Amino acid sequence: MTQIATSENHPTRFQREGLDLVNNLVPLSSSGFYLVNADMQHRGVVLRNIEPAAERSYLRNFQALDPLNPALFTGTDTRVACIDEQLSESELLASAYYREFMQPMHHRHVADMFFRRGDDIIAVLTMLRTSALGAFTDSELALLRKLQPFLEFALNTVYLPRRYRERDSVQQLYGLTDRELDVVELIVAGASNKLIASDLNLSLATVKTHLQHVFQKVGVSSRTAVSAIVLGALES
Amino acid sequence: MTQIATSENHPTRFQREGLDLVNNLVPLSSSGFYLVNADMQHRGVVLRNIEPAAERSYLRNFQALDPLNPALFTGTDTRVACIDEQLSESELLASAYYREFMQPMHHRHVADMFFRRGDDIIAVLTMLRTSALGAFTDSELALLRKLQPFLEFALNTVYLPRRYRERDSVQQLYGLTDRELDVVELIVAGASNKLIASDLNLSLATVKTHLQHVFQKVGVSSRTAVSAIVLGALES
DNA sequence: GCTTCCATCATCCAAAAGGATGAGAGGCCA
DNA sequence: TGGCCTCTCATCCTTTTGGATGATGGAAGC
Repeated sequence: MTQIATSENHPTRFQREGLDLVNNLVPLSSSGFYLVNADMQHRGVVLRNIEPAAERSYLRNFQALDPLNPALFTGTDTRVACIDEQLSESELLASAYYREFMQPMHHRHVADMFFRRGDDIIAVLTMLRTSALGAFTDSELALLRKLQPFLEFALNTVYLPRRYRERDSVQQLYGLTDRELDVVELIVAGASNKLIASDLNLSLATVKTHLQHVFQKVGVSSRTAVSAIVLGALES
Repeated sequence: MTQIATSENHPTRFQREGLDLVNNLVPLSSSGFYLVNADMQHRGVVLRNIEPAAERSYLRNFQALDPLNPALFTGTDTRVACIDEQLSESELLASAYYREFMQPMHHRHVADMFFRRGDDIIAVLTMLRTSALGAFTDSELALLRKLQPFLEFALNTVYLPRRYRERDSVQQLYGLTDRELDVVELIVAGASNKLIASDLNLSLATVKTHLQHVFQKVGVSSRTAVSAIVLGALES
Protein backbone atom coordinates (compact mmCIF):
# COMPACT_ATOMS: atom_id res chain seq x y z
CA MET A 1 0.00 0.00 0.00
CA THR A 2 2.29 2.80 1.09
CA GLN A 3 5.98 3.07 1.67
CA ILE A 4 5.31 2.59 5.34
CA ALA A 5 3.99 -0.84 4.79
CA THR A 6 7.42 -2.03 3.89
CA SER A 7 9.08 -0.56 6.91
CA GLU A 8 10.67 -3.20 9.05
CA ASN A 9 9.58 -1.44 12.15
CA HIS A 10 5.93 -1.44 11.49
CA PRO A 11 4.42 -3.09 14.51
CA THR A 12 2.02 -5.27 12.57
CA ARG A 13 4.40 -6.26 9.84
CA PHE A 14 4.93 -9.69 11.31
CA GLN A 15 1.24 -10.37 11.36
CA ARG A 16 0.74 -9.17 7.83
CA GLU A 17 3.58 -11.37 6.61
CA GLY A 18 2.09 -14.32 8.42
CA LEU A 19 -1.29 -13.73 6.82
CA ASP A 20 0.34 -13.42 3.42
CA LEU A 21 1.98 -16.77 4.00
CA VAL A 22 -1.14 -18.71 4.87
CA ASN A 23 -3.19 -16.97 2.21
CA ASN A 24 -0.62 -18.10 -0.32
CA LEU A 25 -0.69 -21.66 0.88
CA VAL A 26 -4.39 -22.29 1.35
CA PRO A 27 -7.32 -20.50 -0.25
CA LEU A 28 -9.14 -18.28 2.23
CA SER A 29 -12.01 -15.87 1.92
CA SER A 30 -11.03 -13.93 5.04
CA SER A 31 -8.34 -14.11 7.65
CA GLY A 32 -7.09 -12.40 10.75
CA PHE A 33 -4.08 -12.45 13.04
CA TYR A 34 -4.50 -11.13 16.51
CA LEU A 35 -2.46 -11.07 19.65
CA VAL A 36 -4.17 -11.82 22.92
CA ASN A 37 -3.22 -10.84 26.41
CA ALA A 38 -3.85 -12.79 29.56
CA ASP A 39 -7.51 -11.74 29.66
CA MET A 40 -7.99 -12.95 26.08
CA GLN A 41 -8.37 -9.35 24.97
CA HIS A 42 -7.43 -8.82 21.38
CA ARG A 43 -4.49 -6.53 20.64
CA GLY A 44 -2.79 -5.60 17.43
CA VAL A 45 -5.47 -7.07 15.26
CA VAL A 46 -4.69 -7.38 11.58
CA LEU A 47 -7.54 -8.39 9.32
CA ARG A 48 -7.85 -9.50 5.71
CA ASN A 49 -11.21 -9.02 4.11
CA ILE A 50 -13.02 -8.60 7.39
CA GLU A 51 -14.89 -5.47 8.35
CA PRO A 52 -13.67 -3.87 11.56
CA ALA A 53 -17.32 -3.71 12.53
CA ALA A 54 -17.49 -7.49 12.34
CA GLU A 55 -14.49 -7.75 14.65
CA ARG A 56 -16.15 -5.44 17.14
CA SER A 57 -19.36 -7.39 16.93
CA TYR A 58 -17.43 -10.59 17.56
CA LEU A 59 -15.72 -9.19 20.60
CA ARG A 60 -18.89 -7.78 22.03
CA ASN A 61 -21.37 -10.52 21.42
CA PHE A 62 -19.92 -13.71 20.06
CA GLN A 63 -16.50 -14.34 21.48
CA ALA A 64 -17.96 -16.24 24.42
CA LEU A 65 -19.85 -18.55 22.04
CA ASP A 66 -16.93 -19.24 19.73
CA PRO A 67 -16.24 -22.99 19.60
CA LEU A 68 -12.65 -22.08 18.74
CA ASN A 69 -12.28 -19.54 21.52
CA PRO A 70 -8.63 -19.84 22.54
CA ALA A 71 -9.63 -20.03 26.17
CA LEU A 72 -10.97 -23.51 25.38
CA PHE A 73 -7.55 -24.60 24.20
CA THR A 74 -5.27 -23.42 26.95
CA GLY A 75 -3.77 -26.44 28.62
CA THR A 76 -3.95 -28.43 25.40
CA ASP A 77 -1.23 -28.52 22.79
CA THR A 78 -3.53 -28.02 19.84
CA ARG A 79 -1.75 -26.18 17.06
CA VAL A 80 -4.54 -25.86 14.58
CA ALA A 81 -8.17 -26.23 15.47
CA CYS A 82 -10.87 -26.61 12.88
CA ILE A 83 -14.48 -25.88 13.62
CA ASP A 84 -15.58 -28.87 11.56
CA GLU A 85 -13.55 -31.07 13.89
CA GLN A 86 -15.16 -29.54 16.96
CA LEU A 87 -18.79 -29.73 15.94
CA SER A 88 -20.77 -31.89 13.60
CA GLU A 89 -22.32 -30.08 10.68
CA SER A 90 -25.77 -30.26 12.21
CA GLU A 91 -24.55 -29.00 15.56
CA LEU A 92 -22.78 -26.11 13.93
CA LEU A 93 -25.64 -25.09 11.67
CA ALA A 94 -28.03 -25.19 14.59
CA SER A 95 -25.83 -23.10 16.86
CA ALA A 96 -26.52 -19.46 17.63
CA TYR A 97 -22.88 -18.71 16.89
CA TYR A 98 -23.29 -19.93 13.34
CA ARG A 99 -26.69 -18.47 12.64
CA GLU A 100 -26.13 -15.08 14.17
CA PHE A 101 -22.47 -14.48 13.51
CA MET A 102 -20.89 -16.74 10.91
CA GLN A 103 -23.74 -17.03 8.47
CA PRO A 104 -24.39 -13.29 8.10
CA MET A 105 -20.69 -12.84 7.35
CA HIS A 106 -20.77 -15.75 4.88
CA HIS A 107 -18.28 -17.72 6.93
CA ARG A 108 -18.81 -21.44 6.78
CA HIS A 109 -15.46 -23.04 7.62
CA VAL A 110 -13.04 -21.85 10.23
CA ALA A 111 -9.60 -22.98 11.27
CA ASP A 112 -7.56 -21.28 13.96
CA MET A 113 -3.84 -21.57 14.43
CA PHE A 114 -2.79 -21.00 18.03
CA PHE A 115 0.54 -19.65 19.21
CA ARG A 116 1.73 -20.19 22.72
CA ARG A 117 4.31 -18.94 25.09
CA GLY A 118 4.64 -21.65 27.65
CA ASP A 119 1.06 -22.76 28.23
CA ASP A 120 -0.52 -19.42 27.46
CA ILE A 121 -1.96 -18.71 24.08
CA ILE A 122 -0.51 -15.41 22.97
CA ALA A 123 -1.76 -15.13 19.43
CA VAL A 124 -4.27 -16.61 17.04
CA LEU A 125 -4.33 -16.75 13.29
CA THR A 126 -7.89 -17.22 12.08
CA MET A 127 -8.66 -18.62 8.67
CA LEU A 128 -12.13 -18.35 7.24
CA ARG A 129 -13.85 -19.79 4.22
CA THR A 130 -17.17 -19.37 2.54
CA SER A 131 -19.01 -22.59 1.78
CA ALA A 132 -17.99 -22.14 -1.86
CA LEU A 133 -14.35 -22.65 -0.92
CA GLY A 134 -15.16 -25.91 0.79
CA ALA A 135 -13.97 -27.41 4.04
CA PHE A 136 -10.36 -27.46 5.14
CA THR A 137 -8.99 -30.76 3.89
CA ASP A 138 -6.86 -33.09 5.95
CA SER A 139 -3.81 -32.29 3.86
CA GLU A 140 -4.36 -28.57 4.26
CA LEU A 141 -4.67 -28.95 8.00
CA ALA A 142 -1.54 -31.10 8.02
CA LEU A 143 0.32 -28.41 6.12
CA LEU A 144 -0.83 -25.75 8.55
CA ARG A 145 0.23 -27.89 11.49
CA LYS A 146 3.67 -28.24 10.00
CA LEU A 147 3.85 -24.53 9.53
CA GLN A 148 2.86 -23.66 13.04
CA PRO A 149 6.10 -24.42 14.90
CA PHE A 150 8.18 -22.09 12.82
CA LEU A 151 5.65 -19.29 13.04
CA GLU A 152 5.43 -19.78 16.77
CA PHE A 153 9.18 -19.71 17.08
CA ALA A 154 9.47 -16.57 15.01
CA LEU A 155 6.65 -14.91 16.88
CA ASN A 156 8.16 -15.65 20.25
CA THR A 157 11.76 -14.89 19.57
CA VAL A 158 11.93 -12.21 16.96
CA TYR A 159 8.76 -10.31 17.31
CA LEU A 160 7.12 -10.22 20.67
CA PRO A 161 10.11 -9.54 22.91
CA ARG A 162 10.92 -6.38 21.09
CA ARG A 163 7.38 -5.24 20.82
CA TYR A 164 6.45 -5.83 24.41
CA ARG A 165 9.64 -4.55 25.93
CA GLU A 166 9.44 -1.37 24.00
CA ARG A 167 5.82 -0.85 24.72
CA ASP A 168 6.05 -1.36 28.48
CA SER A 169 9.02 0.85 29.13
CA VAL A 170 7.85 3.69 26.94
CA GLN A 171 4.40 3.59 28.42
CA GLN A 172 5.67 3.74 31.97
CA LEU A 173 8.28 6.35 31.26
CA TYR A 174 5.82 8.87 29.95
CA GLY A 175 2.59 7.72 31.53
CA LEU A 176 0.92 7.02 28.23
CA THR A 177 -2.47 5.38 27.96
CA ASP A 178 -2.87 2.22 25.93
CA ARG A 179 -4.30 4.02 22.98
CA GLU A 180 -1.70 6.74 23.06
CA LEU A 181 0.91 4.04 23.02
CA ASP A 182 -0.68 2.47 19.97
CA VAL A 183 -0.29 5.80 18.23
CA VAL A 184 3.28 6.29 19.39
CA GLU A 185 4.22 2.88 18.11
CA LEU A 186 3.06 3.82 14.65
CA ILE A 187 4.65 7.26 14.83
CA VAL A 188 7.98 5.61 15.56
CA ALA A 189 7.40 3.29 12.65
CA GLY A 190 7.11 6.37 10.47
CA ALA A 191 3.39 6.31 9.79
CA SER A 192 1.39 9.37 8.78
CA ASN A 193 -1.70 10.37 10.72
CA LYS A 194 -3.87 9.07 7.93
CA LEU A 195 -2.22 5.67 8.00
CA ILE A 196 -2.45 5.55 11.76
CA ALA A 197 -6.14 6.30 11.55
CA SER A 198 -6.76 3.49 9.12
CA ASP A 199 -4.51 1.07 10.99
CA LEU A 200 -6.24 1.68 14.28
CA ASN A 201 -9.66 2.21 12.79
CA LEU A 202 -9.91 5.74 14.11
CA SER A 203 -10.86 9.05 12.60
CA LEU A 204 -8.12 11.48 11.77
CA ALA A 205 -9.43 13.75 14.48
CA THR A 206 -8.99 11.11 17.13
CA VAL A 207 -5.47 10.39 16.05
CA LYS A 208 -4.64 14.06 16.34
CA THR A 209 -6.15 14.25 19.77
CA HIS A 210 -4.13 11.30 21.01
CA LEU A 211 -1.08 12.81 19.44
CA GLN A 212 -1.54 16.12 21.20
CA HIS A 213 -1.75 14.34 24.52
CA VAL A 214 1.40 12.45 23.65
CA PHE A 215 3.17 15.71 22.81
CA GLN A 216 2.19 17.11 26.17
CA LYS A 217 3.29 14.07 28.10
CA VAL A 218 6.56 13.65 26.30
CA GLY A 219 7.19 17.37 26.27
CA VAL A 220 7.68 18.00 22.57
CA SER A 221 5.74 19.41 19.69
CA SER A 222 6.39 17.24 16.70
CA ARG A 223 6.11 13.62 15.74
CA THR A 224 9.75 13.35 14.74
CA ALA A 225 10.78 14.54 18.16
CA VAL A 226 8.62 11.85 19.72
CA SER A 227 10.33 9.32 17.50
CA ALA A 228 13.79 10.52 18.44
CA ILE A 229 13.06 10.68 22.14
CA VAL A 230 11.32 7.36 22.37
CA LEU A 231 14.00 5.55 20.45
CA GLY A 232 16.68 7.32 22.42
CA ALA A 233 15.05 6.27 25.66
CA LEU A 234 15.03 2.68 24.53
CA GLU A 235 18.74 2.57 23.90
CA SER A 236 19.68 3.32 27.46
CA MET B 1 19.00 -1.56 21.78
CA THR B 2 16.85 -4.58 22.38
CA GLN B 3 18.81 -7.74 21.89
CA ILE B 4 17.04 -10.46 20.09
CA ALA B 5 17.08 -13.62 22.07
CA THR B 6 17.80 -15.77 19.08
CA SER B 7 20.90 -14.09 17.89
CA GLU B 8 22.14 -13.55 21.40
CA ASN B 9 21.69 -16.89 23.09
CA HIS B 10 21.51 -19.28 20.21
CA PRO B 11 23.15 -17.81 17.20
CA THR B 12 22.05 -20.57 14.90
CA ARG B 13 18.61 -21.18 16.30
CA PHE B 14 16.91 -19.39 13.48
CA GLN B 15 18.65 -21.50 10.91
CA ARG B 16 17.89 -24.73 12.75
CA GLU B 17 14.23 -23.82 12.98
CA GLY B 18 14.19 -23.01 9.30
CA LEU B 19 15.74 -26.35 8.43
CA ASP B 20 13.23 -28.13 10.63
CA LEU B 21 10.47 -26.42 8.77
CA VAL B 22 11.55 -27.40 5.29
CA ASN B 23 12.49 -30.90 6.40
CA ASN B 24 8.97 -31.27 7.73
CA LEU B 25 7.41 -30.08 4.52
CA VAL B 26 9.48 -31.85 1.90
CA PRO B 27 11.56 -35.01 2.24
CA LEU B 28 15.28 -34.30 2.15
CA SER B 29 18.33 -36.43 2.56
CA SER B 30 20.54 -33.50 3.55
CA SER B 31 20.12 -29.80 4.01
CA GLY B 32 22.01 -26.71 5.02
CA PHE B 33 21.35 -23.10 5.86
CA TYR B 34 24.19 -20.66 5.54
CA LEU B 35 24.56 -16.93 5.66
CA VAL B 36 26.75 -15.20 3.13
CA ASN B 37 28.47 -11.87 3.27
CA ALA B 38 29.13 -9.52 0.39
CA ASP B 39 32.03 -11.66 -0.88
CA MET B 40 29.82 -14.75 -0.89
CA GLN B 41 31.78 -16.16 2.03
CA HIS B 42 29.78 -18.58 4.10
CA ARG B 43 29.05 -17.71 7.69
CA GLY B 44 27.02 -19.32 10.41
CA VAL B 45 26.61 -22.57 8.52
CA VAL B 46 24.12 -25.06 9.90
CA LEU B 47 24.05 -28.48 8.31
CA ARG B 48 21.73 -31.49 8.45
CA ASN B 49 23.24 -34.79 7.52
CA ILE B 50 26.20 -33.24 5.77
CA GLU B 51 29.77 -33.80 6.86
CA PRO B 52 31.60 -30.61 7.75
CA ALA B 53 34.42 -31.96 5.60
CA ALA B 54 32.09 -31.91 2.62
CA GLU B 55 31.28 -28.28 3.30
CA ARG B 56 34.98 -27.41 3.39
CA SER B 57 35.61 -29.32 0.22
CA TYR B 58 32.74 -27.46 -1.42
CA LEU B 59 34.09 -24.08 -0.40
CA ARG B 60 37.61 -24.90 -1.51
CA ASN B 61 37.08 -26.64 -4.76
CA PHE B 62 33.54 -26.67 -6.00
CA GLN B 63 31.81 -23.46 -5.09
CA ALA B 64 32.94 -21.82 -8.32
CA LEU B 65 31.43 -24.67 -10.33
CA ASP B 66 28.11 -24.75 -8.52
CA PRO B 67 25.27 -24.16 -11.00
CA LEU B 68 23.27 -22.79 -8.06
CA ASN B 69 26.03 -20.52 -6.81
CA PRO B 70 24.16 -17.54 -5.39
CA ALA B 71 26.43 -15.18 -7.26
CA LEU B 72 24.67 -16.34 -10.41
CA PHE B 73 21.34 -15.19 -9.02
CA THR B 74 22.11 -11.71 -7.79
CA GLY B 75 20.14 -9.26 -9.84
CA THR B 76 17.38 -11.80 -10.41
CA ASP B 77 14.42 -12.27 -8.14
CA THR B 78 14.66 -16.04 -8.03
CA ARG B 79 13.39 -17.37 -4.74
CA VAL B 80 14.02 -21.03 -5.20
CA ALA B 81 16.38 -22.45 -7.78
CA CYS B 82 16.43 -26.11 -8.68
CA ILE B 83 19.41 -27.71 -10.32
CA ASP B 84 17.14 -29.77 -12.55
CA GLU B 85 15.72 -26.53 -13.90
CA GLN B 86 19.19 -25.15 -14.60
CA LEU B 87 20.71 -28.13 -16.36
CA SER B 88 19.36 -31.02 -18.34
CA GLU B 89 19.97 -34.42 -16.84
CA SER B 90 22.67 -35.23 -19.37
CA GLU B 91 24.43 -31.91 -18.83
CA LEU B 92 24.37 -32.39 -15.09
CA LEU B 93 25.58 -35.97 -15.13
CA ALA B 94 28.41 -35.03 -17.45
CA SER B 95 29.57 -32.05 -15.38
CA ALA B 96 32.66 -32.13 -13.20
CA TYR B 97 30.58 -30.62 -10.41
CA TYR B 98 28.29 -33.63 -10.41
CA ARG B 99 30.88 -36.31 -10.92
CA GLU B 100 33.45 -35.01 -8.48
CA PHE B 101 31.30 -33.42 -5.80
CA MET B 102 27.65 -34.38 -5.85
CA GLN B 103 27.94 -38.03 -6.81
CA PRO B 104 30.50 -39.00 -4.14
CA MET B 105 28.17 -37.42 -1.55
CA HIS B 106 25.16 -39.25 -3.04
CA HIS B 107 23.45 -35.99 -3.88
CA ARG B 108 21.37 -36.13 -7.01
CA HIS B 109 18.77 -33.35 -6.70
CA VAL B 110 19.38 -29.89 -5.31
CA ALA B 111 17.15 -26.93 -4.66
CA ASP B 112 18.36 -23.70 -3.12
CA MET B 113 16.22 -21.08 -1.47
CA PHE B 114 17.72 -17.60 -1.62
CA PHE B 115 17.19 -14.81 0.84
CA ARG B 116 17.85 -11.23 -0.07
CA ARG B 117 18.24 -7.85 1.45
CA GLY B 118 17.59 -5.47 -1.39
CA ASP B 119 19.36 -7.02 -4.34
CA ASP B 120 22.02 -8.79 -2.31
CA ILE B 121 21.69 -12.43 -1.40
CA ILE B 122 22.36 -12.73 2.30
CA ALA B 123 21.52 -16.36 2.98
CA VAL B 124 20.87 -19.65 1.26
CA LEU B 125 18.94 -22.69 2.36
CA THR B 126 20.16 -25.73 0.44
CA MET B 127 18.00 -28.81 0.08
CA LEU B 128 19.52 -32.04 -1.14
CA ARG B 129 18.13 -35.38 -2.22
CA THR B 130 19.52 -38.73 -3.13
CA SER B 131 18.23 -40.18 -6.36
CA ALA B 132 16.08 -42.52 -4.29
CA LEU B 133 14.05 -39.56 -3.02
CA GLY B 134 13.36 -38.42 -6.55
CA ALA B 135 13.35 -34.98 -8.10
CA PHE B 136 11.72 -31.95 -6.56
CA THR B 137 8.22 -31.86 -7.97
CA ASP B 138 6.54 -28.74 -9.27
CA SER B 139 4.18 -28.68 -6.33
CA GLU B 140 7.04 -28.99 -3.88
CA LEU B 141 8.88 -26.16 -5.54
CA ALA B 142 5.71 -24.10 -5.54
CA LEU B 143 5.30 -24.73 -1.83
CA LEU B 144 8.89 -23.69 -1.17
CA ARG B 145 8.43 -20.53 -3.20
CA LYS B 146 5.41 -19.63 -1.15
CA LEU B 147 7.36 -20.21 2.01
CA GLN B 148 10.29 -18.04 1.03
CA PRO B 149 8.86 -14.55 1.61
CA PHE B 150 8.05 -15.18 5.22
CA LEU B 151 11.39 -16.78 5.94
CA GLU B 152 13.12 -13.89 4.25
CA PHE B 153 11.18 -11.39 6.29
CA ALA B 154 11.97 -13.18 9.53
CA LEU B 155 15.62 -13.56 8.62
CA ASN B 156 15.96 -9.90 7.85
CA THR B 157 14.53 -8.83 11.13
CA VAL B 158 16.78 -11.19 13.06
CA TYR B 159 20.06 -11.16 11.34
CA LEU B 160 20.61 -8.17 9.24
CA PRO B 161 20.00 -5.20 11.45
CA ARG B 162 23.37 -5.65 13.06
CA ARG B 163 25.13 -5.43 9.74
CA TYR B 164 24.39 -1.76 9.24
CA ARG B 165 25.49 0.07 12.28
CA GLU B 166 27.52 3.10 11.62
CA ARG B 167 26.94 6.34 9.90
CA ASP B 168 29.08 5.13 7.06
CA SER B 169 27.01 2.11 6.43
CA VAL B 170 23.81 4.13 6.34
CA GLN B 171 25.43 6.45 3.86
CA GLN B 172 26.59 3.59 1.70
CA LEU B 173 23.38 1.68 2.02
CA TYR B 174 21.38 4.47 0.46
CA GLY B 175 24.08 6.23 -1.53
CA LEU B 176 23.71 9.46 0.38
CA THR B 177 26.04 12.40 -0.15
CA ASP B 178 27.84 13.96 2.81
CA ARG B 179 25.46 16.85 3.05
CA GLU B 180 22.43 14.63 2.75
CA LEU B 181 23.77 12.56 5.59
CA ASP B 182 24.16 15.67 7.72
CA VAL B 183 20.50 16.36 7.16
CA VAL B 184 19.48 12.77 7.88
CA GLU B 185 21.34 12.84 11.15
CA LEU B 186 19.37 15.83 12.30
CA ILE B 187 16.13 14.36 11.02
CA VAL B 188 16.72 11.29 13.11
CA ALA B 189 17.41 13.52 16.08
CA GLY B 190 13.95 14.99 15.58
CA ALA B 191 14.88 18.41 14.22
CA SER B 192 12.53 20.55 12.15
CA ASN B 193 13.62 21.88 8.78
CA LYS B 194 14.05 25.33 10.27
CA LEU B 195 16.34 24.01 12.96
CA ILE B 196 18.31 21.99 10.47
CA ALA B 197 18.75 25.09 8.33
CA SER B 198 20.13 27.11 11.19
CA ASP B 199 22.26 24.25 12.47
CA LEU B 200 23.86 23.70 9.11
CA ASN B 201 23.79 27.34 8.02
CA LEU B 202 21.59 26.66 5.07
CA SER B 203 18.46 28.22 3.72
CA LEU B 204 15.20 26.42 4.26
CA ALA B 205 15.03 25.79 0.54
CA THR B 206 18.33 23.96 0.54
CA VAL B 207 17.31 21.77 3.41
CA LYS B 208 14.17 20.84 1.56
CA THR B 209 16.11 20.03 -1.57
CA HIS B 210 18.49 17.74 0.29
CA LEU B 211 15.54 16.16 1.98
CA GLN B 212 13.79 15.45 -1.29
CA HIS B 213 16.89 13.71 -2.55
CA VAL B 214 17.04 11.69 0.63
CA PHE B 215 13.41 10.68 0.22
CA GLN B 216 14.12 9.49 -3.29
CA LYS B 217 17.17 7.53 -2.32
CA VAL B 218 15.65 5.91 0.72
CA GLY B 219 12.39 5.33 -1.08
CA VAL B 220 9.99 7.10 1.26
CA SER B 221 8.10 10.34 1.39
CA SER B 222 8.28 11.63 4.91
CA ARG B 223 10.90 12.51 7.47
CA THR B 224 9.43 10.17 10.05
CA ALA B 225 9.75 7.29 7.64
CA VAL B 226 13.40 8.15 7.12
CA SER B 227 13.85 8.14 10.85
CA ALA B 228 12.15 4.80 11.23
CA ILE B 229 14.11 3.17 8.45
CA VAL B 230 17.50 4.50 9.44
CA LEU B 231 16.99 3.63 13.07
CA GLY B 232 15.60 0.27 12.08
CA ALA B 233 18.71 -0.44 10.06
CA LEU B 234 20.91 0.55 12.98
CA GLU B 235 19.11 -1.26 15.73
CA SER B 236 20.65 -4.44 16.95
C1' DG C 1 -25.01 10.51 42.31
C1' DC C 2 -20.81 12.92 41.05
C1' DT C 3 -16.21 13.23 39.40
C1' DT C 4 -12.38 11.86 36.81
C1' DC C 5 -10.17 9.45 33.16
C1' DC C 6 -10.30 7.48 28.54
C1' DA C 7 -11.46 7.20 24.01
C1' DT C 8 -13.86 9.01 20.40
C1' DC C 9 -14.91 12.74 16.92
C1' DA C 10 -15.58 17.64 15.12
C1' DT C 11 -14.30 22.41 13.42
C1' DC C 12 -11.27 26.22 12.44
C1' DC C 13 -6.95 28.13 11.81
C1' DA C 14 -1.89 28.52 11.38
C1' DA C 15 2.48 26.48 10.55
C1' DA C 16 5.32 23.07 8.63
C1' DA C 17 6.40 19.74 5.38
C1' DG C 18 6.38 17.89 0.85
C1' DG C 19 6.40 18.03 -4.61
C1' DA C 20 7.79 20.04 -8.88
C1' DT C 21 10.84 22.65 -11.22
C1' DG C 22 14.52 25.72 -12.48
C1' DA C 23 18.95 27.53 -11.88
C1' DG C 24 23.75 29.14 -10.64
C1' DA C 25 28.58 28.11 -8.71
C1' DG C 26 32.29 24.99 -8.01
C1' DG C 27 34.76 20.57 -8.37
C1' DC C 28 36.26 16.57 -10.83
C1' DC C 29 37.48 13.95 -14.65
C1' DA C 30 37.91 12.01 -19.24
C1' DT D 1 36.08 21.72 -22.99
C1' DG D 2 32.11 19.40 -21.99
C1' DG D 3 29.74 16.48 -18.93
C1' DC D 4 28.47 15.09 -14.40
C1' DC D 5 27.83 15.62 -9.57
C1' DT D 6 27.26 18.27 -5.39
C1' DC D 7 25.70 22.00 -2.97
C1' DT D 8 23.26 25.93 -2.92
C1' DC D 9 18.86 28.73 -3.33
C1' DA D 10 14.32 30.15 -5.31
C1' DT D 11 9.16 30.04 -6.42
C1' DC D 12 4.64 28.14 -6.47
C1' DC D 13 1.46 25.06 -4.92
C1' DT D 14 -0.70 21.11 -2.24
C1' DT D 15 -0.94 18.23 1.65
C1' DT D 16 -0.02 17.23 6.26
C1' DT D 17 0.66 18.56 10.96
C1' DG D 18 -0.01 20.96 14.96
C1' DG D 19 -2.88 23.98 18.23
C1' DA D 20 -7.08 25.30 20.40
C1' DT D 21 -11.40 24.12 21.88
C1' DG D 22 -15.61 21.71 22.58
C1' DA D 23 -18.47 17.68 22.87
C1' DT D 24 -20.21 12.78 23.77
C1' DG D 25 -20.39 8.14 25.86
C1' DG D 26 -18.46 4.79 28.87
C1' DA D 27 -15.86 2.89 32.65
C1' DA D 28 -13.94 3.37 37.31
C1' DG D 29 -14.00 5.12 41.76
C1' DC D 30 -15.57 7.70 45.77
